[in-house]
Amino acid sequence: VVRYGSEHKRATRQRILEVAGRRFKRDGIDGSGVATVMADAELTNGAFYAHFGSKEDLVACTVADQLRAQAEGFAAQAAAGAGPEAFVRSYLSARHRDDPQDGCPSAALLDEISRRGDATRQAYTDGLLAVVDAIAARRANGEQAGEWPAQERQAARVKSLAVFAAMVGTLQLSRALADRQLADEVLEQGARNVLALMGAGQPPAVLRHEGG
Amino acid sequence: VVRYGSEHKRATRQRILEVAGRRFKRDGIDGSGVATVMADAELTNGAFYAHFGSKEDLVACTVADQLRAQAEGFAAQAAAGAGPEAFVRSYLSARHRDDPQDGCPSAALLDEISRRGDATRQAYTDGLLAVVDAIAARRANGEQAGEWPAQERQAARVKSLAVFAAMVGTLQLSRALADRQLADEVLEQGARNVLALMGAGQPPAVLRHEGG
DNA sequence: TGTACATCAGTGAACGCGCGTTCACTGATGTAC
DNA sequence: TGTACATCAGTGAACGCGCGTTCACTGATGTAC
Repeated sequence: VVRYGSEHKRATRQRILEVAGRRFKRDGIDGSGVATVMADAELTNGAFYAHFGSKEDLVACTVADQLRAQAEGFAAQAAAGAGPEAFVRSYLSARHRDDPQDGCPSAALLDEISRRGDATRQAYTDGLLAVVDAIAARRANGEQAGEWPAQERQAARVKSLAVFAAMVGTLQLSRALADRQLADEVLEQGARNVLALMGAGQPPAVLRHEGG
Repeated sequence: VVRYGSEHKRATRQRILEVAGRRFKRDGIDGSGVATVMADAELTNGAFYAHFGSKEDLVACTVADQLRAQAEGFAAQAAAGAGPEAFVRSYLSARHRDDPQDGCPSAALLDEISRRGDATRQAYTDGLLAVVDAIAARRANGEQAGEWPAQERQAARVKSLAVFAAMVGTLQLSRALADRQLADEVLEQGARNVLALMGAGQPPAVLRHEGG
């Protein structure tokens, strides 16, 4: 016996996850109340606990949902044939800097996530690995990541994570700077650094002679 | 007519700034109450407003104080003859990752700072420029940064900022990962990337042929 | 086809609590004479 | 040297408010017959 159609509650839950993602990225997790998120979803505060066990549960689910969506977005970019240059330039753009609510969850929430409990940090870890796998799939397009030897796959992930961390830090720093011109220049220089690390153009010697 | 000696109030204010810095870096700014900070400083909440106009005022002053102390620390490292390798390795160390309350204010607070008001972001911008000038002074040890032509100085600052941003992002990401071994590997790979960008060992081609 | 019913997503008031901030007061201090 | 006084850093209770969470209730829904 199913009342509202099995899709109704699931759709409402997804709507809450999406508005929570935008709120959290704009105002921070600690800066976003449950009642505010529910109002954004056009619901009242009481309905919250029909969908999530606690705010911490919402945080972990939202982090997972945000990263899943980001991984999908990156995979779609790769499928559309966008190269590393376009990827880096769109990530380290003035637009991405100025619209955190629509942007990368890592850049907006990274140091808040590191202060939260195990469930949230585990959700972040799992979600982020899917994101960097999607980034890596851009380069080795035909291959299935799952078919690699485990050790090589891990090494490739670590390299992708380190480069992604540099991008995240660059975007965050450009958001914090009060001087707009300086923030622009940091984005530009950061993009050049990241592209050098990714091996676009002339690959840096230090990456060329290392195993992979 | 001076009562407690002119140093007494100043020393108390400095004590508040230092405990606030530790609290903010450990629990976040939004996660640290005024009463908690005052208790850490062995005072009661009411005394707070004899030293700061508001919590936002404390935040801006604490950010400035933290960055001033960090710049001093980096300058001291440079004076002690530590090279870029030692600098990067100590920044991207497991110890720094595990003790945020004693570590880099940028890594602990960057995305909270970007959400705060102009006063805090301006304090961050000014303080961070002093930090990267202290890092840069490591390399050009005799020269006074103030004597450079303005344009060259700005370009050098932007390069230092972009590299520093990569370090900050790497440390933050390693803090957020629930998998300890993965976090260690990201620190290691991040250190190699940053050293490559700084031109230690073999300078990457993309940095070699650019003006400076 | 029409009616009585069971379900359950969502409502909205209420809870205890900690937040940032205010303020009347305390009491140790150095000064004035 | 001794006493009365002005200063002011710090005390601690109180404020209004928004937080996360609970709960008795509502009312639209699909089902049963």
